Amino acid sequence: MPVTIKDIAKRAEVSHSTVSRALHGSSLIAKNTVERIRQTARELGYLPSAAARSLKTNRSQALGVIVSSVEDPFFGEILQGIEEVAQKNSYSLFMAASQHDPQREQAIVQAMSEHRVDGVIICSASFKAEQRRQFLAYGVPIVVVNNQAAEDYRYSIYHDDVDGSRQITRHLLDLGHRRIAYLGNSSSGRTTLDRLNGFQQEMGAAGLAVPPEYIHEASGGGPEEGLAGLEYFLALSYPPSALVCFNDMMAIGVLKGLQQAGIQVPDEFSVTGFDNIVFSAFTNPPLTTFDQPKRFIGAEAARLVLELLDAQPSRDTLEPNASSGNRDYPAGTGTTTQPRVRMLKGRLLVRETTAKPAPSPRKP
Amino acid sequence: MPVTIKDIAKRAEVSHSTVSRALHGSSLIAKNTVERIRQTARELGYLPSAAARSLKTNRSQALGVIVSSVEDPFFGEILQGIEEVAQKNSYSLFMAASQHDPQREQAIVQAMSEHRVDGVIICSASFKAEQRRQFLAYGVPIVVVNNQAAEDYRYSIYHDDVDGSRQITRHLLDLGHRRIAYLGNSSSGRTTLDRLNGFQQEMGAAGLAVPPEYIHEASGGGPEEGLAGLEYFLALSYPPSALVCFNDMMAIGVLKGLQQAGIQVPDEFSVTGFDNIVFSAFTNPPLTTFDQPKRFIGAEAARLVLELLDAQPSRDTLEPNASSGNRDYPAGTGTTTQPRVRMLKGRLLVRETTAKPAPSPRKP
DNA sequence: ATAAGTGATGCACACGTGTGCATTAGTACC
DNA sequence: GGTACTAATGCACACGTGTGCATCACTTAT
Repeated sequence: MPVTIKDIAKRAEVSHSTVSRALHGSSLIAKNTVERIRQTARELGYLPSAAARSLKTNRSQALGVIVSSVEDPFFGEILQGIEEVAQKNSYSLFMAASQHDPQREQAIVQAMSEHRVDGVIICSASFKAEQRRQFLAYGVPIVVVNNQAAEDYRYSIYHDDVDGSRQITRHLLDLGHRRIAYLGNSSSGRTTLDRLNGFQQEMGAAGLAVPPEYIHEASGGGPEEGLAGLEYFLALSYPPSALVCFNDMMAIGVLKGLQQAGIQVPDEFSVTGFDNIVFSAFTNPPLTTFDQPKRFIGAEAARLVLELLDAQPSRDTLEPNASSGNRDYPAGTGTTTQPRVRMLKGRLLVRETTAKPAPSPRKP
Repeated sequence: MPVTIKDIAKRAEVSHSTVSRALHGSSLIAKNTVERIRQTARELGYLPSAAARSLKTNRSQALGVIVSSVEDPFFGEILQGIEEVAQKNSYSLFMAASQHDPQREQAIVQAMSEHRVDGVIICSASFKAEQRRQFLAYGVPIVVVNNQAAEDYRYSIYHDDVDGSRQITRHLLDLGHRRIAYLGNSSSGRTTLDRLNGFQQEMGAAGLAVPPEYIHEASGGGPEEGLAGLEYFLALSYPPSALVCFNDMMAIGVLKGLQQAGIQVPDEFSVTGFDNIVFSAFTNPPLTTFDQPKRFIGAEAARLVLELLDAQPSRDTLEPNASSGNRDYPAGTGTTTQPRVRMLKGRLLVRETTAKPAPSPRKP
């Protein structure tokens, strides 16, 4: 049975209120009393009960992090950033993986609501409006990261995928490529649209038309889908000379496929990834990709939630009928009402899977 | 301000105790009263407060997971297994990364203790005895995964690294290799020793002496260290024909180094990894490795903690002076006292980085 | 010497939930 | 019709912490 402030109070021969105040450094308590109490607290190995404090203060000192899959190394790095900031501000993290399963999502939202997390960071692309509302009903601030429906949320951090994709495409154009294709991941919603968008914008700016068969959306974002996607493109009667992949994982699958097909990279075929996951530097050859500042994105997301918490004085000052309107927060919270969206830019990382196109394509 | 059982009580015109019992399905309450109360609870969108319940029951319905680095894809997969089991049993997860930093470790232990997690799973190889004692003082069950000092803990799940390493080595021996070296990661403690051990056992069983310079321990487990390690071995006057790497990440670095050096894999040089992380199937060539059932390991760890929780009736039945002796749990907890160590076996995964040695080595 | 202040501490209640015990109403038995 | 029992519900306290208010001792000014 853990030590409580009452135990300390008994030992130090004061009331438990005095102990509570002393441990918080209240100026009401005499200096030496404070020191004496702190000393006995140390001796007894006292650790406050988060539950009790949370009950009283309506603050759990915990954030929820919802991710679609823990296995994905991409989320791992974002998590790292979140974790760092949270830990520095002495917040703990509740972590859960939705696995794209609505039922799990529901369970997660419920569990986190019961634990009264002070805020939530959602890194899952497919997060339903339904669950979101449940959080909002509790007045829990939500920050989304790279969400497909970022504009539905008031607070979000995301990466400028359009810009990144444009840079990637421009790089290929600069090398001299003209027949460039895009391999997407339809299950990632908005993200793939942004990247496709950037691709098309840049192709358009270069005065090049993209034939519809040069745009292919796979149903997932793993190496397998990359491999399958490559096969699709190679089977075309007029295959591309360069392929812009939705992400690094798919690009890795593509590289594997090219190797199996005996096609030299980058001399005969150029490939680009996106995200710059750790392994992209160690593919063979090393992958040209776009470096998303993942850790920074995570950190920024965490900072934003914490900022919202500071602004929002306490949960119980909100009026109970918060379900009015479609706004994320009930009116009356004052200055914090304006939405905040932060868009971060990454940088192009030219490695060795891109080069000028082969001098003699099969067709002129 | 969230809905409480008192709100429900008022609406349903009963006392809050009745509500509490009804929601728990107590047989004391009349069937139709239960239904009526459940209905109003649903209407009001009631969610119990984990804090309040935790305060009363001494159960937080949360587990702590301490990992050394979130970025490491290896831990990602273990986490997945843990998460699955936890979610299925409606436990939430507190997650934190120690980053091999003792100070952070201390902060994590404290935070988790304050939140009164019901149990802890430690996936960090380097976890100090100091912090462990703090958990034990609170009677928090600990399960360690692949820890360097597994025998210090009563409950642990680990993978049979010795066996795995033997299988890997035997595979190389069967292919005809004689000059086989081992590249370790000294910062992983026990794990690298086990793997080295298996390597040496199998070499010994084959009647082969391993020259001391064929054993090299790097100071980390990433691709960079792999690359550096390879350089060390290649600089030897009598380099090996095959290299057993501590893990896949290092092997990937080694592959890169070999490619840079223009050495053909597997024709001129064989390489093996360990762990079977997702990317090992997509290296060029695909990596021969040892498949650790990571997800299963995580799941087993979670199951073990939960089992311990079932056995351990409640925290407050323990006598307060739990600091007697060096045992993990004070005597008197009855049947749960015997330690539980579960060792899981993986399987060899032969891919394409291993082949019979080149017919004409530089020296006969 | 009394009033007015100030500094330090304790009392008592609250947060939301769970539970032993008392209370009430209804039923069956003699 | 009184007793003994069961079924259903309420009362009141507890968990550990935080805090407004009252209390007390002691100093200072009048």
